[in-house]
Amino acid sequence: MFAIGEFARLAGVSVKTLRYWDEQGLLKPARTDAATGYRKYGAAQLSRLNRILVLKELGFALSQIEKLLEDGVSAAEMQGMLRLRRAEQEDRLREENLRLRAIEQRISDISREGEGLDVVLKETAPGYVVRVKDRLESYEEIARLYPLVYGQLGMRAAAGIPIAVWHCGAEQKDEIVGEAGVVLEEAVAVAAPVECVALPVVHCASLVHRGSFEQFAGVYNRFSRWIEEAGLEINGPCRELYLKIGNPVRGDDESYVTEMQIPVEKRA
Amino acid sequence: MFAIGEFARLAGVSVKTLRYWDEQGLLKPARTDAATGYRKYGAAQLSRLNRILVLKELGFALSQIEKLLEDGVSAAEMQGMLRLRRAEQEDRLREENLRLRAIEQRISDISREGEGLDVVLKETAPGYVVRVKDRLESYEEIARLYPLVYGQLGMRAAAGIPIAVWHCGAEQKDEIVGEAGVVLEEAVAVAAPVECVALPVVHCASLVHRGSFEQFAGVYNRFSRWIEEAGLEINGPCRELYLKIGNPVRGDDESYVTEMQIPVEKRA
DNA sequence: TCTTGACTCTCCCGTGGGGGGAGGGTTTGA
DNA sequence: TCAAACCCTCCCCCCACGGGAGAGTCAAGA
Repeated sequence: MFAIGEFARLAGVSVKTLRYWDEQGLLKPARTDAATGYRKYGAAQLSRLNRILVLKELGFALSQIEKLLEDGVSAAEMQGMLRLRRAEQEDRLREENLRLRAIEQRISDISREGEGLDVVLKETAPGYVVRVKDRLESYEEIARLYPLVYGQLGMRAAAGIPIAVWHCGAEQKDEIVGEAGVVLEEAVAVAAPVECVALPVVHCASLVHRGSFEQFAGVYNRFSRWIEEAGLEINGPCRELYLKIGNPVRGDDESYVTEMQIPVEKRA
Repeated sequence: MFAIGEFARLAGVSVKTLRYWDEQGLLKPARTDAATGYRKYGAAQLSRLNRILVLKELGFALSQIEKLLEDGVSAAEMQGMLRLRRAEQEDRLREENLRLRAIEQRISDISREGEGLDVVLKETAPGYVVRVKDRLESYEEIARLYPLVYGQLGMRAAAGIPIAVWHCGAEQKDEIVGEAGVVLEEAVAVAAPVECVALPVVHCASLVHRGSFEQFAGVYNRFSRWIEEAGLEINGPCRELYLKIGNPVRGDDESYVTEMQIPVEKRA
């Protein structure tokens, strides 16, 4: 019979841990003195303790270990749990690997550019867009389309966020097709050429840019390089959400806030 | 200005998270209504939020992120933090990899043997051993040595754990050199041929065996195979701690409990 | 037999990053 | 004017213990 401290030293675990395992019913002492509460462990319990340690190192939670230690768990069932655990562990390993590569990407990004690009991967929020779509000669020409949208929406436009969607990917090489619109939470009825459609929810890379439109070309440049380096691939039209629009007359360019969303998927 | 719910949807985080970050001082709303407590977020805060998300994905804790977001953190300092973080991440990755391999080892162990071997890696507990060392013709012959130890220790032997140490590794191929002893917490004075020396603390693989000595050969077989497969290498004399000794007359072999310790290191 | 110091007990709080829910106030559109 | 949708704070929960307070217990030496 060993006192808790002896047993802990023998096994290489802390006294606190043994008390916790007792409380959780994972490893009860061989005897507990009813009067003093002192725990006494028997040598034979060391094998159970060691099995617990092994299962912990394999990454099982204490509650799972408790089940695995129950009598009546066959070798086949144990195998099943282990295979499940292996799949989880493989996922974790992949994640940790991605994380490491993300860290390295950011280190090299800072080395090159002086600071990192805050690109976040996420799903776009669901919603409806009231928009006009047209072929354009230049990007600036999109300004021509917004009055049509605002003309039909009137007051209701205030509740939405202005958006531009650019179809300038691989499909349309030489021409610029743009949509000017406003994102709303619910659909509304509008007349041609304005349409109201559900904005597809897509997995995208998102970047928030603060500053005027003149810097967009440079930002897109870095952004697409970032996507390339992250092992991703553009798979849809880019969106620009104009979250805040400054007053150009006063020249407070810094008060422009635009979220750029580029739909992406993992490169095959 | 966005209400908390809107802002959360926009950013793809939960309302709870935004409130928590506010409480932690990580991301304060642009305005908080003093009367109602309602939080209002500005579009410009989305870039800070995204930076937080990026740093979180890189594995930084919120407290570290708070420091990294302070003004006055230069690109060089950020680089330093990232390199530190990379080192941590590499360690984690190694650990997760080891864990995965341990899971796979156990799966194959069960497939082959019907059940896994509960081998635990640990440091041996510190202590002193009162022992006699000698060359033996057979393993059983060690029984001859114990009376010398017990003769000198007398009553004090009851406080210790009987141990055998086997020098049968690569150094001594053809001969068996064994030590019979008792492990005590403190040194005592003894006369030759009995000695009292500190038991070196070593990193070892430990296995608790329940059953009589006749099964030892088989257990050692599996044990050393396990060590081999785990990518380890034996680098010292093996120890056997007799934690509980059954009554051979009654034949209750199952009440023998022996801990086998094999000093190991990573194979180069 | 007494003391002393090592050991042990239970109970409570803290960790990190929020999630879940109760109970109550606020806003907004119809 | 009323209901639905939002928002607030406050409190408990997760996991696997660690730290410490305050009190009781045990074994060896004087």
